[in-house]
Amino acid sequence: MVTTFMGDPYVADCPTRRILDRIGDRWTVLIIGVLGDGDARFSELRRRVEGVSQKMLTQTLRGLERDGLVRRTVHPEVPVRVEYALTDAGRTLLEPLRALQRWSIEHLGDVTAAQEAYDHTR
Amino acid sequence: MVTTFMGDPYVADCPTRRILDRIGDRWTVLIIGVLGDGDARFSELRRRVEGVSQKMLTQTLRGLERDGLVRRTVHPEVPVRVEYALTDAGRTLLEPLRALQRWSIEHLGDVTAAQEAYDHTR
DNA sequence: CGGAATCCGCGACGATACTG
DNA sequence: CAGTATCGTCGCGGATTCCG
Repeated sequence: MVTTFMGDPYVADCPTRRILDRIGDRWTVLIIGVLGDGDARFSELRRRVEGVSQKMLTQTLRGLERDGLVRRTVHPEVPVRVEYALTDAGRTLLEPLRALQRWSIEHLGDVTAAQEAYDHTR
Repeated sequence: MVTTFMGDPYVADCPTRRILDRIGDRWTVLIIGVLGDGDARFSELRRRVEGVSQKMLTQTLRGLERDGLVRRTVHPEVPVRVEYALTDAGRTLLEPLRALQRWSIEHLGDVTAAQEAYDHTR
């Protein structure tokens, strides 16, 4: 048997595509990254994830909560305090993302150089 | 120094975001996956990457070529034959993607179950 | 404080037609 | 065979306003 890579056949609904649909958006990975450093409340996330709008932060957190990767805890105080934390499942995602991060840091220079070389021949 | 996760600060142009902008689209990962099994020509890619349009296949391959991750070789025959192959840099991306794939396969069931549980409480 | 609701631009993507 | 060119759709995501 040939060990195929991204699932066989390479259909659009393979597991890898499903997860990339999840983390491939603009904010998910950054939010998981912040929560990987420790729990955080809404306004803290909004500050640390630079550039995220309130809407997209809410929307992304809802999606992660729905997927069981983030846990949302409401503390019924006045004013209300909401804490977000990675679940155990969410934490298991940190390592694959770190692998991608390592690749990025290691190869980003090469990629940028390749782009400039490519564009220069146009 | 604290080893932060997704870059410090969590800005939108950190290396991880740059690479996710690259592989987060609909087809890049699938195409790299096919090419990870061996070189392929255009029409072969089009068959094996199920659902990809001719336009998106061309566009994605151009991007990968520009990034130095895929090499395009034109064989001046009649009819013309064009072969696509991963470069050495492109091959180094296979392992991080496999890590993600493993996570997907391992956790997709949990994620789907979490989604259904979440939706059921709505 | 932590959202929800609404409006809207823009770019990704698909479908189709044509070409060297 | 391997594209290029053009058009149209669709939904992501930003900006703004309002709420408990």
